Amino acid sequence: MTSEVALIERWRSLLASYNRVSGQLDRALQDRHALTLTEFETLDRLTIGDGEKRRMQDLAGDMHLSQSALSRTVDRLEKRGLVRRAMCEADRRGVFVAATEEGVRRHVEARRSYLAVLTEHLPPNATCG
Amino acid sequence: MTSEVALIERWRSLLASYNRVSGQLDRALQDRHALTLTEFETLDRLTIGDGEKRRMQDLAGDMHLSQSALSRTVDRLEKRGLVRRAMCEADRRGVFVAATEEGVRRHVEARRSYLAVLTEHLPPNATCG
DNA sequence: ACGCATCTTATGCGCTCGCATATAATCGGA
DNA sequence: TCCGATTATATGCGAGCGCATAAGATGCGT
Repeated sequence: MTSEVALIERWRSLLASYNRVSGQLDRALQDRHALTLTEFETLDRLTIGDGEKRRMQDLAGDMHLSQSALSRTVDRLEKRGLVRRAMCEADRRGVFVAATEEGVRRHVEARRSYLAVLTEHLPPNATCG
Repeated sequence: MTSEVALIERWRSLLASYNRVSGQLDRALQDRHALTLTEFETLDRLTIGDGEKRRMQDLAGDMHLSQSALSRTVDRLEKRGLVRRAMCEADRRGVFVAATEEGVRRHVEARRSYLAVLTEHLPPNATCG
């Protein structure tokens, strides 16, 4: 089947794009800012609004990450003082997470590298829905 | 910048496609065939021609996998009898890898699931170079 | 022939991940 | 009010990954 071959080629192409871009992002963020891509993305979610705190559950929703992995990512960020956990008084099962000032600073810096890598390595025709 | 937003959206879109498809592939292959996506892809490389043996280095080349990860993937496949390592006589640093008959059988079965998942979950407009 | 740089694969190590489960809080029905 | 089902987060555990390095083989210059 020609369609099968084409299907596989599209998948391989998607894989190649993903690996190239995520690899470059990971390396750049790690080398220049000591941040994992996952850590950066988490920080990114916490600085969209201004200092908006969000619940873990809420965060996990739009990140491609398991609940446990997110919990540990927040652990790591918290240990380095980039993020702060706070009780959620309305529902004491929940936990709020917010970026600290240092966290916001680090995010702003890292975002420059992030955008630079995307500009350089994200193929212009990558319209994948 | 509008272009920055568009850039990030394309990246997010690529990420979403990758995660959806690779997740579905992984689950299907694992549940129905007890194979990791990486293991399937390795097996796939070894059954393109007919029973063609290939060198580790050669394999690593077109897979998005570190040399050590490939070595261990071959370990796992070999332990289950799906793959066989053989000395490379011409250059005794090298190692040949070839799929066994059982490996070929398992690959043929798994490939059906693989194609089914791609057909169902790979977005038709995913032309990522 | 010898020694040293190079090349190929294997292995030690630490990291992040997901799954399963534990812990804690909430909610709803009897 | 009390108890079981449900929800939110944390944690034990094992798996796969990449980096650095070890171990083995080659090959070139002298």
